[in-house]
Order: sequence, then structure tokens, then C-alpha cells
Amino acid sequence: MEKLFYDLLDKYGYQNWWPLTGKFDPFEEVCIGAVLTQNTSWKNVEKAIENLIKANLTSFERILQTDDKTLANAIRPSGFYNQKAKTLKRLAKFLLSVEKENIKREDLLSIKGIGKETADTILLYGLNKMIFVVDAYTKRLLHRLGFIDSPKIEYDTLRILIESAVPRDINVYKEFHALIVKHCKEVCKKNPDCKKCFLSNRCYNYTYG
DNA sequence: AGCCAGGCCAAGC
DNA sequence: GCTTGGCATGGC
Repeated sequence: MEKLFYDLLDKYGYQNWWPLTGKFDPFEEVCIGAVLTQNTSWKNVEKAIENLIKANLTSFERILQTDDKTLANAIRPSGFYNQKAKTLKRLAKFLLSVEKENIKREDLLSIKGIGKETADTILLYGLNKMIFVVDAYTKRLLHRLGFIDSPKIEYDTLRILIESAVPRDINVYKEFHALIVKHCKEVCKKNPDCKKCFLSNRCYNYTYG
């Protein structure tokens, strides 16, 4: 697992996540992006974020001042916009009510619309907590490479497995997740481009042609 | 023109 | 407990 991280790093270089526009407070932008990207391509999230900027909705405070319909309309390109608008408001309300150093994973998970991946994204990229972010890409890649038996592995089981298998370094956690996303978006897609994959010689999933 | 995307929740077995 | 359906747009 550690070797996989270094191989991906050699191949793609540092990703320097989380992607930010600079038009928001960095912590708030991580939180907003984390919600908007739920089961949604980052391209669509970028459109939604541009709309938020145009609509002057670039802070939790402004988001809370805005009615659900206006907010939902702005984030429309990210899909599931009615749910996400409500989730953003619930999240913004909570986060404005606590000090950052007191934010706990269980608090985030108690917010409707915030699940494990979104909570962990906020903790890792927003708050520099030592928590690895598992996503569908992670399960797919590690399954294909034979690190796990099934892509249906339980979220926290895989998270803990990875956390204990790579160096306990915040930047390793951040980069490893970002590199997995990079590799899976470009190569290890649902229909994988095994021909152009530098890992195919050690991949259980390798499909010829 | 389908299929897919950096999930999550509630309901059904 | 595990599976399924709903939520929705836009890119490739």
C-alpha cells in the first residue's frame, strides 16, 4: 500500500489538494465543495461554485441569509440541488455555531446530508485532522489491485486499513487520496483504460486489448 | 445517446 | 443487517 502511494506520486506528482478558487474562506470552500461533489463530477461542481461567486454567496453567513430556492438554483449544475442546498445550510449553521478546534466527526455525521466521506473530507482537508478519506475510487482501485477482496468493504474498515498501512503523515493522507482520484478519473475508470495504465502489470483486473 | 460522476438517506426485505 | 430507489445536472 505504501509502495502504491509512492508509485502514484512518482507518476503524477503532488496534487496539492483541496482545489480552491480563493474567493471563499479556505475552510468554508472545502466544506462547500465537499457537499457539492457528492456523487457528482468536479466539472459540475466548478460550475456551481462559479454561480455562488456570481450570486455573492461566498460565505456561510450569506448562504444562511439566502432562501432555499435561490441557493438551490445557484448550485443547480452540481445536481441533487434541492437536497444539497438544505445540507449546505444545516452544515453552515452548525459550523458557525462552534469553534473549529471543537468540531468532532460525530457532530458532522449527525447533520443530515453529511455522511462519512463528506465529514472526513472536511476533517482532513479543512481541519488537518489525521483521517483518510475513502471514496468509490478508493474501493474500486484497491479492489482491482487486490488489496481488498470486495469493493463493498465497509467504509471505516477500509479507512482504518489504509490509515495503518501508509506513513502517519497528514500530507501523505491528503496526497494519497488526491492521487487515487487523479488516477481513477483518467485511467482506472469504471471502464478502465488498462492499456495506458502503469499499474496494469500488477493488476488483478487487467483487461487486455 | 447512454452511462457516469470525488454520496447520502429512507424504506424495504 | 444488507439491498434498493430517489435525488439531478452536464460531460464524454
